[in-house]
Amino acid sequence: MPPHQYPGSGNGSGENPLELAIGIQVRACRTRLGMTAADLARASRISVGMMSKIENGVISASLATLQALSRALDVPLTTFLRGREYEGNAIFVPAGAETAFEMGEARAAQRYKLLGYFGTHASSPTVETYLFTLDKETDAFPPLEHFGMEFLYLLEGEMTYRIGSMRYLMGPGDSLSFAGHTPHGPEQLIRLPVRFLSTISYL
DNA sequence: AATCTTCATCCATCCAGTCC
DNA sequence: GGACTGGATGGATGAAGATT
Repeated sequence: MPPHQYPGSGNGSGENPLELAIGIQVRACRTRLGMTAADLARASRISVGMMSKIENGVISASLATLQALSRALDVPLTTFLRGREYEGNAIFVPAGAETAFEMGEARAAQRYKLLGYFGTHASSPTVETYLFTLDKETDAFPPLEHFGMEFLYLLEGEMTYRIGSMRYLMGPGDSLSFAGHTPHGPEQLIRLPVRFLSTISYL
């Protein structure tokens, strides 16, 4: 298959494009870790034959099976779906080309960048993803509120994050999912710089 | 309306065959 | 010989129709 051509798209087969896409992602993750199909099958507690069919898009693996694979590969379940959606309507943001925002005088040093969005109009996206970089202790900001749901993933640093009356001590790799209408925000920046991804869904 | 039966479909395993 | 593929097969599940 030529580079940049998505598996299952335009290959003439027209069969199980989503299953093929998932299979390609599973295989890519597996080979990246230097595992054989048998290794991954063993780790996921499925048969080697099943592994073969999943990787070749022959079957639609159940969610339980995909979850087992994601755990064995130590990747989020959504990794297997990456790149399949919105093939003809993708938004590519090269490194350094993000849209930077300043959040007002009181938060002058605290910056966040819009990495991408999806929706029928840029003015009313259904999903937005931001990269926050907080490099001063004073960058912690008052709680925010908004519609929809938010997912937060801490990349670097350490902080306490407040959601309503709850406080969460977060380190790299920790994540939070919560309703946007609950007042939330970084409360104390413990180890700088703090960098985290924030995805907001307005659905 | 609730229960039972039948049938189709899906997901998974087994295992023989193929490929490198 | 190890890795992988794909056909055959079985168990689980759900939909649809029949019966009470």
